Amino acid sequence: MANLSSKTIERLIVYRRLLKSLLDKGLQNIYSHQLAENTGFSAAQVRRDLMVIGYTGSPTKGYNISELLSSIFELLDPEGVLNFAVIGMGNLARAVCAYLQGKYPRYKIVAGFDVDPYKVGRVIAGVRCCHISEMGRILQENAVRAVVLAVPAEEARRVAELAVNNGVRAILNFSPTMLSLPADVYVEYVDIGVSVEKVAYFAKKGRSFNTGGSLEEQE
Amino acid sequence: MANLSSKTIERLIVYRRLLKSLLDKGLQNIYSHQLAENTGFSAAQVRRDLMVIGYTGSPTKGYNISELLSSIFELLDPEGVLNFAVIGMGNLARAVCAYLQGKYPRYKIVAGFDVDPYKVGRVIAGVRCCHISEMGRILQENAVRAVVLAVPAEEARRVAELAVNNGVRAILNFSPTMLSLPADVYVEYVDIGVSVEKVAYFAKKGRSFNTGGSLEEQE
DNA sequence: ACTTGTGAACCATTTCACAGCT
DNA sequence: AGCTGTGAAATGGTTCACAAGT
Repeated sequence: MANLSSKTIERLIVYRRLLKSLLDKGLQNIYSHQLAENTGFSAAQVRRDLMVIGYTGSPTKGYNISELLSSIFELLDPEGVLNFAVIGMGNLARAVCAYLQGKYPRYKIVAGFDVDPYKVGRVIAGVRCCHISEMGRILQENAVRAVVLAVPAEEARRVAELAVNNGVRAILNFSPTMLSLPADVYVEYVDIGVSVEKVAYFAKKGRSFNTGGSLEEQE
Repeated sequence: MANLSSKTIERLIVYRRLLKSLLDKGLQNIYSHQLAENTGFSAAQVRRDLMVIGYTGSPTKGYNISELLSSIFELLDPEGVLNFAVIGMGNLARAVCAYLQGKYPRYKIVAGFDVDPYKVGRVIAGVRCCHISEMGRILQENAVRAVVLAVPAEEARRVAELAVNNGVRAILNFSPTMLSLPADVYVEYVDIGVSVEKVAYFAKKGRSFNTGGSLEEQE
């Protein structure tokens, strides 16, 4: 109930995904250390997270998977279906479309936008691609509240503002640009260039460390 | 010189990218607060980061861009060219290939791998696609030290181990799976599913916050 | 006057370690 | 005996605030 930190939310999302698949396999209960093994977080971390969401397990059985799932859903999923749009229909965007359409019935992609005349008017990765000049209208008409932004760096700022002015409240930003938007708009930055460089750095360096791995000292 | 935290490294990578583009525009000097404005970090944070890398500016001119760039390069770029491979040639992988080939002459993609017979033997996004059964040999022959892993969750663990057994030291992991690898292998996790869910969460919620934005209270 | 560099304070997050339950 | 729930400690990261330089 206390307001969850961004990190906690991330982990809850991971727990939820895992728990769903365990439930599908017919599992009923799980201990914190098992959740830990499967996610790479520590058992103490898991217990702490579940503590803040207020779900409580039993020392003998651990956590009841379906109850825990409901608790997490209750926290993460305020309401029903959420309308997305995708801005910039490159490879990355198409990957996200495939992703969203495959596994997330709770989310709907109402349109994609691009300027490339070859793309406009076509259906790409299952998404109708419109010209970006129509964006404002379409976002409004469909009450789109979240967008995936995957346009070149130069465009990102302008397009993001346009989106926000038409009702968007959260952005998944793949372009390598910091957005300056009103404080009530959430921006999740995914910067693949930075990730590549980071991996390159650690690949070149001698010794490095697992992030988020099960850090049991080998041996 | 002190060992840099992962967060600091990330920011250095961002500074470097920005400084490069400023240098191209003919800029010579920059103040910490300008770096801050452009990256979304705080000015104090910028100064702290530059402090730990040991580069020192002047109170009148700020930081000399090209000198600062050299300092950052010195820290982030131990040696020359790094060989990458890409495992799983889906949309996401192609996006990364485009990325790497466009802007990163310091990195070379020696091969892509997949099991799809339609892809094997072809050149996809500028990368020769080979069957995954040839992976071990090819990684070794080309001294590949870093891979992009973009395969389905079920395959990820097995394939990652195979890569590591053939000399890979760092992995950019796009599959939604925690990898348990020796502690000297670095894994950077990019989980697009989690990012989407996070954005969805904040889009639905009433009030939320900019991450990494310039947090000057709007007012 | 406006900057940098930085000790110290602050805040966030994680882990420890153990009481209490079954 | 082995788990959960949780204060308390520890760690990690960021910001404050100011001396010192120009």
